[in-house]
Amino acid sequence: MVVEPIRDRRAERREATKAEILDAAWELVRAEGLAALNLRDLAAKVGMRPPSLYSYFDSKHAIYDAMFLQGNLELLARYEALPVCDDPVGALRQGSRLFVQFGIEDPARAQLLFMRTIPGFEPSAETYDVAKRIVELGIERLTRAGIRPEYFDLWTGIVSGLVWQQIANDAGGDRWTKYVDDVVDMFLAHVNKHNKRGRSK
Amino acid sequence: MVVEPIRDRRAERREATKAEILDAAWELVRAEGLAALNLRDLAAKVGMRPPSLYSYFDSKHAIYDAMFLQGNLELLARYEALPVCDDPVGALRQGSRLFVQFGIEDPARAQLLFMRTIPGFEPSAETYDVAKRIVELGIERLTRAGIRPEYFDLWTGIVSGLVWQQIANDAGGDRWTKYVDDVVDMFLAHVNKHNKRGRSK
DNA sequence: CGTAGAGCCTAACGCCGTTAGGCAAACGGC
DNA sequence: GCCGTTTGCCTAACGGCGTTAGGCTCTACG
Repeated sequence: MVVEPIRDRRAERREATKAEILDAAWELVRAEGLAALNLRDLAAKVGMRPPSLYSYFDSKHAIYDAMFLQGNLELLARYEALPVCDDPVGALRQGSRLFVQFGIEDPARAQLLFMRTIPGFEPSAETYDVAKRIVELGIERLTRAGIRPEYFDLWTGIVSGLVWQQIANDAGGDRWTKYVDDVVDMFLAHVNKHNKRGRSK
Repeated sequence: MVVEPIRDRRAERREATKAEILDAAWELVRAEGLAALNLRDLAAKVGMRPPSLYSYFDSKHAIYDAMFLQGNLELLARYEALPVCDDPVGALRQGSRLFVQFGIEDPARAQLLFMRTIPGFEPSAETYDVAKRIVELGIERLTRAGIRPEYFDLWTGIVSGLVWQQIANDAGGDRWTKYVDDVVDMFLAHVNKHNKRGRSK
Protein backbone atom coordinates (compact mmCIF):
# COMPACT_ATOMS: atom_id res chain seq x y z
CA MET A 1 0.00 0.00 0.00
CA VAL A 2 1.35 3.44 -0.91
CA VAL A 3 1.96 6.05 1.76
CA GLU A 4 -0.77 8.63 1.93
CA PRO A 5 0.24 12.03 0.63
CA ILE A 6 0.47 14.54 3.47
CA ARG A 7 -1.89 16.77 1.57
CA ASP A 8 -4.68 14.24 2.19
CA ARG A 9 -3.97 14.24 5.89
CA ARG A 10 -4.74 17.92 5.94
CA ALA A 11 -7.89 17.48 3.94
CA GLU A 12 -8.93 14.73 6.33
CA ARG A 13 -8.40 16.93 9.33
CA ARG A 14 -10.40 19.65 7.66
CA GLU A 15 -13.30 17.31 6.98
CA ALA A 16 -13.18 16.07 10.55
CA THR A 17 -13.51 19.62 11.86
CA LYS A 18 -16.38 20.31 9.49
CA ALA A 19 -18.12 17.20 10.76
CA GLU A 20 -17.50 18.29 14.34
CA ILE A 21 -19.08 21.66 13.63
CA LEU A 22 -22.10 20.02 12.04
CA ASP A 23 -22.50 17.63 14.97
CA ALA A 24 -22.48 20.55 17.36
CA ALA A 25 -25.00 22.37 15.16
CA TRP A 26 -27.37 19.39 15.25
CA GLU A 27 -27.07 19.26 19.00
CA LEU A 28 -27.91 22.95 19.38
CA VAL A 29 -30.77 22.72 16.92
CA ARG A 30 -32.25 19.74 18.68
CA ALA A 31 -32.05 21.51 22.02
CA GLU A 32 -33.13 25.04 21.11
CA GLY A 33 -35.02 24.75 17.85
CA LEU A 34 -34.00 25.11 14.23
CA ALA A 35 -34.23 28.87 13.96
CA ALA A 36 -32.49 29.42 17.30
CA LEU A 37 -29.13 28.28 15.94
CA ASN A 38 -26.53 31.01 16.20
CA LEU A 39 -22.90 31.15 15.25
CA ARG A 40 -21.58 32.43 18.57
CA ASP A 41 -22.95 29.49 20.53
CA LEU A 42 -21.95 27.11 17.79
CA ALA A 43 -18.40 28.43 17.73
CA ALA A 44 -18.17 28.20 21.51
CA LYS A 45 -19.34 24.59 21.39
CA VAL A 46 -16.47 23.61 19.11
CA GLY A 47 -13.94 25.85 20.91
CA MET A 48 -13.58 28.57 18.30
CA ARG A 49 -14.40 32.23 17.82
CA PRO A 50 -17.38 32.89 15.58
CA PRO A 51 -15.49 34.20 12.54
CA SER A 52 -13.34 31.06 12.42
CA LEU A 53 -16.39 29.10 11.32
CA TYR A 54 -16.10 30.94 8.03
CA SER A 55 -12.97 28.93 7.23
CA TYR A 56 -15.26 25.92 6.96
CA PHE A 57 -18.59 27.31 5.78
CA ASP A 58 -19.30 30.36 3.68
CA SER A 59 -22.28 31.45 5.72
CA LYS A 60 -24.86 30.33 8.21
CA HIS A 61 -27.04 29.23 5.31
CA ALA A 62 -24.19 27.04 4.09
CA ILE A 63 -24.29 25.29 7.46
CA TYR A 64 -28.03 24.77 7.10
CA ASP A 65 -27.36 23.48 3.61
CA ALA A 66 -24.77 20.98 4.84
CA MET A 67 -27.21 19.84 7.52
CA PHE A 68 -29.92 19.55 4.89
CA LEU A 69 -27.63 17.30 2.88
CA GLN A 70 -26.65 15.19 5.90
CA GLY A 71 -30.28 14.71 6.86
CA ASN A 72 -31.26 13.63 3.38
CA LEU A 73 -28.30 11.27 3.09
CA GLU A 74 -29.27 9.70 6.40
CA LEU A 75 -32.84 9.20 5.21
CA LEU A 76 -31.66 7.80 1.90
CA ALA A 77 -29.33 5.37 3.68
CA ARG A 78 -32.18 4.14 5.82
CA TYR A 79 -34.38 3.59 2.80
CA GLU A 80 -31.66 1.59 1.13
CA ALA A 81 -31.00 -0.41 4.29
CA LEU A 82 -34.62 -1.52 4.40
CA PRO A 83 -35.04 -5.29 3.97
CA VAL A 84 -36.52 -6.13 0.58
CA CYS A 85 -40.25 -6.63 0.72
CA ASP A 86 -41.85 -8.48 -2.16
CA ASP A 87 -45.40 -7.61 -1.17
CA PRO A 88 -46.07 -4.17 -2.75
CA VAL A 89 -48.49 -3.14 -0.01
CA GLY A 90 -46.06 -4.28 2.66
CA ALA A 91 -43.33 -2.26 0.98
CA LEU A 92 -45.50 0.85 0.96
CA ARG A 93 -46.32 0.41 4.61
CA GLN A 94 -42.66 -0.18 5.39
CA GLY A 95 -41.54 2.94 3.57
CA SER A 96 -44.24 5.07 5.14
CA ARG A 97 -43.39 3.91 8.63
CA LEU A 98 -39.75 4.71 7.99
CA PHE A 99 -40.59 8.22 6.85
CA VAL A 100 -42.85 9.00 9.79
CA GLN A 101 -40.37 7.51 12.26
CA PHE A 102 -37.62 9.61 10.72
CA GLY A 103 -39.68 12.77 11.03
CA ILE A 104 -40.87 12.22 14.56
CA GLU A 105 -37.56 11.22 16.09
CA ASP A 106 -36.03 14.61 15.31
CA PRO A 107 -38.56 17.41 14.76
CA ALA A 108 -35.91 20.05 14.11
CA ARG A 109 -34.46 17.94 11.33
CA ALA A 110 -37.92 17.38 9.88
CA GLN A 111 -38.52 21.11 9.93
CA LEU A 112 -35.27 21.73 8.09
CA LEU A 113 -35.82 19.02 5.50
CA PHE A 114 -39.51 19.19 4.80
CA MET A 115 -40.78 22.63 5.72
CA ARG A 116 -39.61 25.93 4.33
CA THR A 117 -39.49 28.09 7.43
CA ILE A 118 -36.03 29.68 7.35
CA PRO A 119 -36.24 32.95 5.43
CA GLY A 120 -33.83 33.09 2.53
CA PHE A 121 -32.64 29.49 2.82
CA GLU A 122 -32.85 27.41 -0.33
CA PRO A 123 -31.04 24.08 -0.56
CA SER A 124 -28.25 24.12 -3.14
CA ALA A 125 -28.68 22.19 -6.38
CA GLU A 126 -26.33 19.40 -5.28
CA THR A 127 -28.11 18.73 -2.02
CA TYR A 128 -31.46 19.04 -3.70
CA ASP A 129 -30.59 16.12 -5.94
CA VAL A 130 -30.39 13.77 -2.96
CA ALA A 131 -33.80 14.94 -1.83
CA LYS A 132 -35.09 14.16 -5.30
CA ARG A 133 -33.70 10.63 -5.18
CA ILE A 134 -35.61 10.04 -1.97
CA VAL A 135 -38.81 11.25 -3.59
CA GLU A 136 -38.14 8.83 -6.45
CA LEU A 137 -37.76 5.94 -4.03
CA GLY A 138 -41.13 6.83 -2.56
CA ILE A 139 -42.70 7.06 -6.00
CA GLU A 140 -41.29 3.66 -6.86
CA ARG A 141 -43.06 2.16 -3.86
CA LEU A 142 -46.31 3.90 -4.74
CA THR A 143 -46.11 2.70 -8.32
CA ARG A 144 -45.40 -0.87 -7.29
CA ALA A 145 -48.48 -0.71 -5.05
CA GLY A 146 -50.51 0.18 -8.14
CA ILE A 147 -51.12 3.84 -7.31
CA ARG A 148 -51.37 6.17 -10.27
CA PRO A 149 -49.32 9.40 -10.53
CA GLU A 150 -52.27 11.70 -9.98
CA TYR A 151 -52.40 10.45 -6.38
CA PHE A 152 -48.72 10.97 -5.54
CA ASP A 153 -49.11 14.52 -4.27
CA LEU A 154 -52.09 13.59 -2.21
CA TRP A 155 -50.13 10.78 -0.62
CA THR A 156 -47.08 12.86 0.26
CA GLY A 157 -49.41 15.47 1.73
CA ILE A 158 -51.15 12.93 3.92
CA VAL A 159 -47.97 11.32 5.22
CA SER A 160 -46.30 14.67 5.89
CA GLY A 161 -49.45 15.75 7.69
CA LEU A 162 -49.11 12.75 9.93
CA VAL A 163 -45.57 13.69 10.85
CA TRP A 164 -46.52 17.31 11.40
CA GLN A 165 -49.47 16.41 13.55
CA GLN A 166 -47.44 14.08 15.76
CA ILE A 167 -44.75 16.71 16.22
CA ALA A 168 -47.19 19.55 16.90
CA ASN A 169 -48.96 17.55 19.57
CA ASP A 170 -45.75 16.27 21.18
CA ALA A 171 -47.31 12.87 20.80
CA GLY A 172 -45.25 10.23 22.54
CA GLY A 173 -45.40 6.45 22.29
CA ASP A 174 -45.84 4.54 19.10
CA ARG A 175 -49.48 5.28 18.39
CA TRP A 176 -48.30 6.74 15.12
CA THR A 177 -47.60 3.26 13.75
CA LYS A 178 -51.31 2.50 13.93
CA TYR A 179 -51.99 5.83 12.21
CA VAL A 180 -49.58 5.00 9.42
CA ASP A 181 -51.11 1.59 8.86
CA ASP A 182 -54.60 3.11 8.96
CA VAL A 183 -53.66 5.71 6.42
CA VAL A 184 -52.07 3.17 4.09
CA ASP A 185 -55.19 1.01 4.30
CA MET A 186 -57.60 3.81 3.65
CA PHE A 187 -55.56 5.26 0.86
CA LEU A 188 -55.21 1.95 -0.95
CA ALA A 189 -58.91 1.19 -0.54
CA HIS A 190 -59.74 4.59 -1.97
CA VAL A 191 -57.50 4.49 -5.02
CA ASN A 192 -58.39 0.88 -5.76
CA LYS A 193 -62.05 1.83 -5.84
CA HIS A 194 -61.24 4.58 -8.32
CA ASN A 195 -58.96 2.34 -10.36
CA LYS A 196 -61.71 -0.21 -10.78
CA ARG A 197 -64.21 2.43 -11.71
CA GLY A 198 -61.72 3.76 -14.24
CA ARG A 199 -61.08 0.32 -15.77
CA SER A 200 -64.78 -0.57 -16.04
CA LYS A 201 -65.46 2.48 -18.19
CA MET B 1 -77.89 60.25 21.79
CA VAL B 2 -75.36 61.42 24.35
CA VAL B 3 -72.13 63.04 23.27
CA GLU B 4 -69.23 60.63 23.27
CA PRO B 5 -66.71 61.26 26.04
CA ILE B 6 -63.51 62.53 24.56
CA ARG B 7 -61.68 59.80 26.41
CA ASP B 8 -63.31 57.26 24.13
CA ARG B 9 -62.23 59.16 21.07
CA ARG B 10 -58.66 58.72 22.18
CA ALA B 11 -59.11 55.05 22.83
CA GLU B 12 -60.70 54.71 19.40
CA ARG B 13 -57.79 56.46 17.77
CA ARG B 14 -55.41 54.20 19.62
CA GLU B 15 -57.22 51.08 18.47
CA ALA B 16 -57.26 52.40 14.90
CA THR B 17 -53.48 52.85 14.97
CA LYS B 18 -53.02 49.37 16.41
CA ALA B 19 -55.13 47.98 13.59
CA GLU B 20 -53.12 49.96 11.05
CA ILE B 21 -49.90 48.48 12.42
CA LEU B 22 -51.31 44.98 12.25
CA ASP B 23 -52.51 45.50 8.68
CA ALA B 24 -49.04 46.64 7.68
CA ALA B 25 -47.53 43.64 9.48
CA TRP B 26 -49.78 41.26 7.53
CA GLU B 27 -48.74 42.90 4.30
CA LEU B 28 -45.04 42.55 5.08
CA VAL B 29 -45.45 38.98 6.23
CA ARG B 30 -47.35 38.03 3.10
CA ALA B 31 -44.69 39.61 0.91
CA GLU B 32 -41.49 38.55 2.68
CA GLY B 33 -42.42 35.57 4.81
CA LEU B 34 -43.45 35.19 8.41
CA ALA B 35 -40.00 35.16 9.99
CA ALA B 36 -38.78 38.06 7.84
CA LEU B 37 -40.99 40.58 9.65
CA ASN B 38 -38.89 43.28 11.29
CA LEU B 39 -39.83 46.31 13.34
CA ARG B 40 -37.85 48.85 11.35
CA ASP B 41 -39.65 48.09 8.10
CA LEU B 42 -42.95 47.79 9.92
CA ALA B 43 -42.48 51.17 11.59
CA ALA B 44 -41.52 52.76 8.28
CA LYS B 45 -44.65 51.36 6.67
CA VAL B 46 -46.88 53.11 9.20
CA GLY B 47 -44.76 56.28 9.26
CA MET B 48 -43.12 55.86 12.65
CA ARG B 49 -39.72 55.19 14.19
CA PRO B 50 -39.22 51.65 15.45
CA PRO B 51 -39.37 52.40 19.19
CA SER B 52 -42.75 54.09 18.80
CA LEU B 53 -44.30 50.72 18.06
CA TYR B 54 -43.71 49.92 21.72
CA SER B 55 -46.47 52.38 22.65
CA TYR B 56 -48.85 49.90 21.04
CA PHE B 57 -47.26 46.49 21.53
CA ASP B 58 -44.97 45.29 24.30
CA SER B 59 -42.71 43.37 21.95
CA LYS B 60 -42.42 41.80 18.55
CA HIS B 61 -43.90 38.64 19.95
CA ALA B 62 -46.90 40.65 21.14
CA ILE B 63 -47.43 41.66 17.51
CA TYR B 64 -47.25 38.04 16.43
CA ASP B 65 -49.69 37.25 19.20
CA ALA B 66 -52.16 39.89 18.03
CA MET B 67 -51.85 38.54 14.50
CA PHE B 68 -52.38 35.02 15.81
CA LEU B 69 -55.58 36.22 17.46
CA GLN B 70 -56.76 38.08 14.34
CA GLY B 71 -56.17 35.05 12.17
CA ASN B 72 -58.06 32.75 14.49
CA LEU B 73 -60.94 35.19 14.81
CA GLU B 74 -61.16 35.41 11.04
CA LEU B 75 -61.26 31.64 10.72
CA LEU B 76 -63.84 31.37 13.48
CA ALA B 77 -66.00 33.99 11.79
CA ARG B 78 -65.86 32.09 8.52
CA TYR B 79 -66.86 28.87 10.23
CA GLU B 80 -69.82 30.59 11.84
CA ALA B 81 -70.81 32.24 8.57
CA LEU B 82 -71.05 28.86 6.87
CA PRO B 83 -74.58 28.02 5.69
CA VAL B 84 -76.14 25.31 7.86
CA CYS B 85 -75.75 21.88 6.33
CA ASP B 86 -78.07 19.17 7.62
CA ASP B 87 -76.20 16.33 5.95
CA PRO B 88 -73.39 15.40 8.37
CA VAL B 89 -71.08 14.26 5.60
CA GLY B 90 -71.78 17.43 3.64
CA ALA B 91 -71.00 19.47 6.73
CA LEU B 92 -67.69 17.71 7.21
CA ARG B 93 -66.77 18.29 3.58
CA GLN B 94 -67.83 21.92 3.86
CA GLY B 95 -65.75 22.51 6.99
CA SER B 96 -62.72 20.77 5.54
CA ARG B 97 -62.87 22.79 2.36
CA LEU B 98 -63.09 25.96 4.40
CA PHE B 99 -60.02 25.02 6.42
CA VAL B 100 -57.92 24.10 3.41
CA GLN B 101 -59.03 27.21 1.52
CA PHE B 102 -58.12 29.34 4.54
CA GLY B 103 -54.70 27.78 4.77
CA ILE B 104 -53.82 27.98 1.10
CA GLU B 105 -54.95 31.54 0.48
CA ASP B 106 -52.36 32.91 2.93
CA PRO B 107 -49.44 30.58 3.63
CA ALA B 108 -47.75 32.98 6.03
CA ARG B 109 -50.90 33.12 8.13
CA ALA B 110 -51.16 29.33 8.08
CA GLN B 111 -47.56 29.09 9.23
CA LEU B 112 -48.24 31.46 12.11
CA LEU B 113 -51.47 29.77 13.19
CA PHE B 114 -50.76 26.11 12.66
CA MET B 115 -47.01 25.54 12.75
CA ARG B 116 -44.65 26.39 15.57
CA THR B 117 -41.69 27.81 13.70
CA ILE B 118 -40.95 31.12 15.47
CA PRO B 119 -38.50 30.46 18.28
CA GLY B 120 -39.80 31.63 21.62
CA PHE B 121 -43.27 32.55 20.42
CA GLU B 122 -46.16 31.00 22.33
CA PRO B 123 -49.68 32.34 21.85
CA SER B 124 -51.05 33.94 25.02
CA ALA B 125 -53.77 32.15 26.98
CA GLU B 126 -56.49 34.50 25.76
CA THR B 127 -55.72 34.05 22.09
CA TYR B 128 -55.24 30.34 22.59
CA ASP B 129 -58.85 30.06 23.74
CA VAL B 130 -60.11 31.17 20.34
CA ALA B 131 -57.96 28.55 18.69
CA LYS B 132 -59.50 25.97 21.00
CA ARG B 133 -63.01 27.03 20.03
CA ILE B 134 -62.16 26.42 16.39
CA VAL B 135 -60.88 22.96 17.20
CA GLU B 136 -64.15 22.30 19.01
CA LEU B 137 -66.14 23.34 15.96
CA GLY B 138 -64.16 20.86 13.92
CA ILE B 139 -64.72 18.13 16.47
CA GLU B 140 -68.44 18.85 16.42
CA ARG B 141 -68.49 18.24 12.68
CA LEU B 142 -66.50 15.04 13.03
CA THR B 143 -68.79 13.76 15.77
CA ARG B 144 -71.91 14.54 13.76
CA ALA B 145 -70.42 12.56 10.89
CA GLY B 146 -70.15 9.59 13.24
CA ILE B 147 -66.38 9.61 13.67
CA ARG B 148 -65.10 8.44 17.01
CA PRO B 149 -62.64 10.47 19.12
CA GLU B 150 -59.71 8.14 18.52
CA TYR B 151 -59.71 9.27 14.89
CA PHE B 152 -59.74 13.03 15.53
CA ASP B 153 -55.96 13.42 15.63
CA LEU B 154 -55.56 11.37 12.50
CA TRP B 155 -58.07 13.56 10.71
CA THR B 156 -56.46 16.87 11.70
CA GLY B 157 -53.12 15.44 10.63
CA ILE B 158 -54.46 14.49 7.24
CA VAL B 159 -56.16 17.83 6.58
CA SER B 160 -53.17 19.84 7.76
CA GLY B 161 -50.99 17.71 5.55
CA LEU B 162 -53.13 18.68 2.60
CA VAL B 163 -52.68 22.36 3.35
CA TRP B 164 -48.97 21.94 3.88
CA GLN B 165 -48.53 19.97 0.70
CA GLN B 166 -50.41 22.52 -1.41
CA ILE B 167 -48.36 25.36 0.05
CA ALA B 168 -45.02 23.57 -0.27
CA ASN B 169 -45.64 22.79 -3.93
CA ASP B 170 -46.95 26.27 -4.76
CA ALA B 171 -49.91 24.42 -6.21
CA GLY B 172 -52.22 26.78 -8.02
CA GLY B 173 -55.75 26.30 -9.27
CA ASP B 174 -58.46 24.54 -7.35
CA ARG B 175 -57.24 20.96 -7.65
CA TRP B 176 -57.19 20.93 -3.87
CA THR B 177 -61.00 20.80 -3.75
CA LYS B 178 -60.84 17.39 -5.40
CA TYR B 179 -58.18 16.36 -2.90
CA VAL B 180 -60.33 17.46 0.01
CA ASP B 181 -63.34 15.56 -1.26
CA ASP B 182 -61.17 12.51 -1.94
CA VAL B 183 -59.77 12.61 1.54
CA VAL B 184 -63.16 12.99 3.16
CA ASP B 185 -64.46 10.04 1.17
CA MET B 186 -61.57 7.77 1.98
CA PHE B 187 -61.54 8.73 5.61
CA LEU B 188 -65.24 8.11 6.06
CA ALA B 189 -65.04 4.79 4.23
CA HIS B 190 -62.18 3.76 6.45
CA VAL B 191 -63.69 4.65 9.81
CA ASN B 192 -67.09 3.25 8.80
CA LYS B 193 -65.45 -0.05 8.01
CA HIS B 194 -63.85 -0.06 11.44
CA ASN B 195 -67.04 1.06 13.12
CA LYS B 196 -68.94 -1.83 11.60
CA ARG B 197 -66.23 -4.28 12.55
CA GLY B 198 -66.36 -2.88 16.07
CA ARG B 199 -70.13 -3.23 16.27
CA SER B 200 -70.22 -6.77 14.89
CA LYS B 201 -67.93 -7.96 17.70
C1' DC C 1 -53.73 78.80 32.79
C1' DG C 2 -51.00 75.08 34.81
C1' DT C 3 -50.34 70.41 34.98
C1' DA C 4 -50.60 65.41 33.55
C1' DG C 5 -50.06 62.34 30.26
C1' DA C 6 -50.21 60.60 25.54
C1' DG C 7 -47.52 60.11 21.31
C1' DC C 8 -43.58 60.24 19.11
C1' DC C 9 -38.81 61.27 18.91
C1' DT C 10 -33.33 60.49 19.30
C1' DA C 11 -29.60 57.91 21.32
C1' DA C 12 -27.84 53.93 22.65
C1' DC C 13 -27.29 48.97 24.31
C1' DG C 14 -26.40 44.12 23.45
C1' DC C 15 -26.90 40.43 20.25
C1' DC C 16 -26.74 38.80 15.59
C1' DG C 17 -24.31 37.43 10.92
C1' DT C 18 -20.49 38.85 8.57
C1' DT C 19 -15.96 41.16 6.83
C1' DA C 20 -11.13 42.86 7.22
C1' DG C 21 -6.85 42.21 8.53
C1' DG C 22 -3.13 40.19 11.38
C1' DC C 23 -0.18 36.63 13.42
C1' DA C 24 1.88 32.13 14.42
C1' DA C 25 2.49 27.51 13.07
C1' DA C 26 2.90 24.12 9.38
C1' DC C 27 4.06 23.08 4.80
C1' DG C 28 6.79 22.55 0.26
C1' DG C 29 10.70 23.76 -2.71
C1' DC C 30 15.49 24.78 -2.84
C1' DG D 1 17.84 23.72 7.09
C1' DC D 2 16.16 27.89 5.49
C1' DC D 3 12.30 30.80 3.15
C1' DG D 4 8.08 32.09 1.02
C1' DT D 5 3.39 30.45 0.98
C1' DT D 6 -0.54 28.70 2.93
C1' DT D 7 -3.53 27.35 6.70
C1' DG D 8 -6.06 28.04 11.00
C1' DC D 9 -7.32 30.77 14.12
C1' DC D 10 -7.42 35.25 16.23
C1' DT D 11 -9.15 40.43 17.37
C1' DA D 12 -11.67 44.42 15.86
C1' DA D 13 -15.32 46.20 13.81
C1' DC D 14 -19.56 47.02 10.76
C1' DG D 15 -24.45 47.20 9.92
C1' DG D 16 -28.90 45.32 11.17
C1' DC D 17 -31.80 43.47 14.64
C1' DG D 18 -35.08 43.90 19.02
C1' DT D 19 -35.30 46.70 22.79
C1' DT D 20 -34.68 50.40 26.63
C1' DA D 21 -33.95 55.13 28.47
C1' DG D 22 -35.02 59.52 28.43
C1' DG D 23 -36.71 63.84 26.46
C1' DC D 24 -39.72 66.90 23.78
C1' DT D 25 -44.31 68.57 22.23
C1' DC D 26 -48.93 68.91 21.99
C1' DT D 27 -53.40 67.82 23.72
C1' DA D 28 -56.92 67.10 27.42
C1' DC D 29 -58.68 68.54 31.70
C1' DG D 30 -59.25 70.81 36.49
